[in-house]
Amino acid sequence: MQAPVVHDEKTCQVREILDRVGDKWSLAVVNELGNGTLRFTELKRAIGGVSQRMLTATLRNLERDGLVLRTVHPVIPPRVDYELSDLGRTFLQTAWSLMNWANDHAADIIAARARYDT
Amino acid sequence: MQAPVVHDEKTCQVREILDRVGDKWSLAVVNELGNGTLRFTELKRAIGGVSQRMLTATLRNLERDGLVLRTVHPVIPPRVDYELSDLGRTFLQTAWSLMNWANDHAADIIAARARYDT
DNA sequence: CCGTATCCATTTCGATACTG
DNA sequence: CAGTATCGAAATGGATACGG
Repeated sequence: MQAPVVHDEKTCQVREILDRVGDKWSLAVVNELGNGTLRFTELKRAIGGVSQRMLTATLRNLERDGLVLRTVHPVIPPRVDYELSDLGRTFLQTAWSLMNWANDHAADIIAARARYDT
Repeated sequence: MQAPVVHDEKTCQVREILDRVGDKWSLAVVNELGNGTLRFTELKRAIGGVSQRMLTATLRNLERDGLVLRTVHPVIPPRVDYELSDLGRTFLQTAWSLMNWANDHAADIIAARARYDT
């Protein structure tokens, strides 16, 4: 007799991954790094509206998940480069199609909300 | 002279949309409804691991955003059907490619995390 | 059956101050 | 420059109870 499996293990993993890499700032970071290597401050400015705290946390997670490579140059002042890993680049196409979808249908969605709120 | 625009309006909208439709339960719902119409309880069972509260909230948001159609049948006991709208179906391909990516690279990511945590 | 309402613990996140 | 540390407000989400 087996203890009941409440929900599929793999499915749960996939959901957790989607929640991480699919979040607002992760997508923004991957998008920016899709154009090439950037430093912390360049990323922050390029994305816009992200706090230092959130950008740091997002980059740490992406690095931990193997999507982003972090290179520290031992100079003063410090210089840290961020770039997509091979794994990160496999995500680019998907990320872009997601962002394109949102961009293409933003007006529809805003309109749908206005209708619903009436 | 113009007040400085902190961050692009449209970009911000797109991010907000991505955060909504790209979240864990929204993707799960869209995925399930991709196979056809389902009732509330069927959805809940099909997804697994989602609380009634979260499923309700997720469905409301998707309905409000115009991705999901909700049909109430005035019978006792109540019967409510959920299905994708045309807009919702335009999202299916993207959602699936996202889920496939996560599924295909889950092992890589888990491995990367294990390496990082050492 | 399909919700809503309430409570409560946990998490999230911006702001701020500080460091090598 | 590129962070870390800390604080407090706000949002999130599970559990539970209740209603049409």
